[in-house]
Amino acid sequence: MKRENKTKYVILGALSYAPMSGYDIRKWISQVTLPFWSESDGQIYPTLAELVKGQFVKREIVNSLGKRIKKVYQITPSGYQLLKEWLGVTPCPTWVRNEFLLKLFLGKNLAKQENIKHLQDRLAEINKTIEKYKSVVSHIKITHQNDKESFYWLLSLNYGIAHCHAEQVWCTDSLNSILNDKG
Amino acid sequence: MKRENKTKYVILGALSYAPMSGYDIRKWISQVTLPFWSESDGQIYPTLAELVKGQFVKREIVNSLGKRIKKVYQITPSGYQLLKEWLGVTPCPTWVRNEFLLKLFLGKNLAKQENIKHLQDRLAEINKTIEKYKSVVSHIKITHQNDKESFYWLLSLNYGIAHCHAEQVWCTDSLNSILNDKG
DNA sequence: ACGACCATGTAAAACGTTACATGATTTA
DNA sequence: TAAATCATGTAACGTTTTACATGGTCGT
Repeated sequence: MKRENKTKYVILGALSYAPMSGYDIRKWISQVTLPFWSESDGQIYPTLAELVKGQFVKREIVNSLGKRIKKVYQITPSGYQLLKEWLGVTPCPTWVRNEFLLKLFLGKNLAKQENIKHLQDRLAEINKTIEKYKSVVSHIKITHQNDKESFYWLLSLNYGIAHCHAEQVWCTDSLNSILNDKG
Repeated sequence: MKRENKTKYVILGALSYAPMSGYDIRKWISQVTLPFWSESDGQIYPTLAELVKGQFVKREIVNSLGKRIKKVYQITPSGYQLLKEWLGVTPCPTWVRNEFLLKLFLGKNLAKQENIKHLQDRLAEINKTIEKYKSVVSHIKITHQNDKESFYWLLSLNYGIAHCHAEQVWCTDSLNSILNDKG
């Protein structure tokens, strides 16, 4: 399978909700797609330029007030078609690099206390993440009442929450089993 | 935070269990660290060469029979120390690129039937993955009875299984909620 | 004799991150 | 008036993948 840069699809995805500036798209990706995706900043503007060249998005220069330049991008029909085609294709396998789990896997090389600390840190982080997801859910439920967009957003957030809950339980169980382990 | 290539630690981790050839390490990484890590093949041999240069591993040439060259690597005390130091450091945040979730998130752009298909495919894949993990667990329990190494391996596998179960439930719930959704 | 797997490696190209450069506008 | 945020972008560097090159050994 050939590799393919997905940045353009993420950008088109963002623009399928609303016209945005490059800056908006950067923010959108880092905030909204947080539990399952990321793009590096340095790739947004070059990819936008490519998309403009291919006429998948069109650019409008907005001078809101004063000298500040702002470029707002809008998805075109052919951009929308490109997005839809990609969305229909069976997704590539998920890519994970979980350093925490790698370290725990290699735990026999480490003192018990240090493994426990990693697990406790992780548990604390998970708790924070769950709170964050839940607050996003509340926010969406208030601002988007039963519309089609928010339906799929909430599904994705539920995914994140479900995984966090599972990890919470697993962390607790693992801590107990390490503590009960003689050694 | 500076980026750092983790390949050397994964290799040292592999060698902390047993001396291995480059080929063995490749296999080990792709099979054993499957639910939480991956390295690309093209990085193993160059990294091994560096590790030899830094005296973190030592190389022995084994000519088992005939002309076949085989190089077996063994971790040295300083390699072991390097590994332990890294293991003790708080892990970097997990890196995920879940194309499936990204596509579902953007689901309002797609026909209901296509979103359903993605979810069903995913469910089928998850079921297979669970079976695989479970068979690895049984295998470990037979070949490593209560030793310290297998303890942490089993913890990691439990993590994978717990996440899969959570995803199974979430997939089923999501399918139902799409089907019940008028639209 | 064929395919699967063992075994070592390299090179090119694509990808991704970080840091930097520049400056405007808003908010405390 | 300082800090945060809006806003656009590039360059350098490091990482990762893919494809390739080469050949041995084992099972059927």
